Amino acid sequence: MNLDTAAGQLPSRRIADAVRALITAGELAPGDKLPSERELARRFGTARNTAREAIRLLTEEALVTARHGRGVFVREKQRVVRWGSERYSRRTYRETGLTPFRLEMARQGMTPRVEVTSIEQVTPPFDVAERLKASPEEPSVLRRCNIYYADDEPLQVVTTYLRWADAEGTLLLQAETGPGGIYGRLEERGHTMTTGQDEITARMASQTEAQELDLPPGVPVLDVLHTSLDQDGEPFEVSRFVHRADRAGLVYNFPIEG
Amino acid sequence: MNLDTAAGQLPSRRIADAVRALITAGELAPGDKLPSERELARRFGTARNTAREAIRLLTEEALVTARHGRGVFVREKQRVVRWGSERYSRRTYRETGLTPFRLEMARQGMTPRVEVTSIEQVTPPFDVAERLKASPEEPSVLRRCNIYYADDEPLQVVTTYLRWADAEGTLLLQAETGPGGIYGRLEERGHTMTTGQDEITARMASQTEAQELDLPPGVPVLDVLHTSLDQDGEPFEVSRFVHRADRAGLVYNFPIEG
DNA sequence: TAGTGGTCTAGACCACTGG
DNA sequence: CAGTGGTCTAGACCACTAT
Repeated sequence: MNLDTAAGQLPSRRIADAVRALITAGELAPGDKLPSERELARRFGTARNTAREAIRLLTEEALVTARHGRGVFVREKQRVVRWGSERYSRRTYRETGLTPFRLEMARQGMTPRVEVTSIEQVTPPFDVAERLKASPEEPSVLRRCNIYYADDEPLQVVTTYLRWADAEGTLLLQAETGPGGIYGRLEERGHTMTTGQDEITARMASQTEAQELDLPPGVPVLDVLHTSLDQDGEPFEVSRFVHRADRAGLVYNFPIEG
Repeated sequence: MNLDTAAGQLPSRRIADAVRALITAGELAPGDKLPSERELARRFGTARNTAREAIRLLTEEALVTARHGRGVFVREKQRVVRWGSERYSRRTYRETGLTPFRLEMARQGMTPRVEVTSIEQVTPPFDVAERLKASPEEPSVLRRCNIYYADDEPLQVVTTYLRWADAEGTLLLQAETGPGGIYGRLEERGHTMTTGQDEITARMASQTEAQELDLPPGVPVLDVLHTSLDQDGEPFEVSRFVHRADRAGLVYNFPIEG
């Protein structure tokens, strides 16, 4: 391995540039182990902290990932799961008997698992209350928290909010919501999903989210705030999907208004 | 200012926790200056590097931002510009005479500016070639690179790809593309945008992008790969929008397939 | 047990900003 | 000019992983 092609000005940049060049040239392949921090420092004639700063720069670029006690490794390319408006499709369920998440997992040859982490009556956060037309000052909604796993690795954290009036005394208070899932029960209460709105942002994960998603440093999350409207144009369900951005993509198809 | 409520185990975490608590409690408001690294180190009885590590943790959480020679400041909440499928609407242009970008800027009371950084005949990258049905092995497309500014701050970097056959000998090779812009010229070549597809991911910015967008550390980008299909369902334009995620959001409305 | 990354110390010099 | 963040040195001890 040749590390002598370093450019840059600062020692830490020079080291980062050299290692990055090896990665982009393919001499260090995904999964390969980098020289240790102490070894890099020796080769470049710097203090260990300087080599460490170089590794930090590469980590921030999501090129490498450190494993305590083992070493620093070139990141593996992750399979990306693509989500879009069709994830709300009822037809999908009727035709396959699979929920959209399980269907996507089946497509990708991955094993799905859903963990229900809490089901509670709560006071909704302001943005949710606004969209759901619920009171932000009293426990007016049911909140269901889930974590979705693919091959036992967490992919997304989903928080669903329903008006308490719709949820009270139904299977929506249970982990197992019955055939057709949440939307099945909501149809029984007179809400058929007719249109949806997704509001999308990206950001770095909160501490809690980073923990729940087992997120490596330098990976942002895609935050999708979904609102379901029924046949009367009334909002009846709001969900927040927080995806690992390195394993999730979103796809929307739409007609162009003339 | 009271910094004694620190919890945590590690000194760097304790400092970060204390400062974060002040920010979330509102005692340090957006725009406020934090104590200097040396001052934090003195108060907590640590080395300066340890206080610096605490600041790094907060920077990674996008809570604070450092300005060389001035200090570390609590991040200002940024106004968020929301984009969605309506940004491609021709009706918008007919009714207001404004392109979608200028219209959104007018709504927000901001001053728009568009910089054309290059217009070249190039060999398209693989993902673009695939979507545009163009050859990835010869200079089969025109590439137009733009940077969009709001109040002279860069908001998004946009790269548009058109088939060379559609662009050759037209105003599309010029910076000023004439009335109705790019889509106006493409209509004259027989392509009316009928449906669109947006493929969305989030990631940390490349070095070039971070520079072009003047992006503070810890802010990811929203990457939108847009494909325009004409009246025959043929793709005729592909654009990549790279947005600062702290100042951009996306909104999609869609009917639910029964 | 040896080697790795994670954190810390106590200095140092530089580049940038403001008065 | 003094004060700030940006970078670096040359050590140290700890926690984790593999053998």
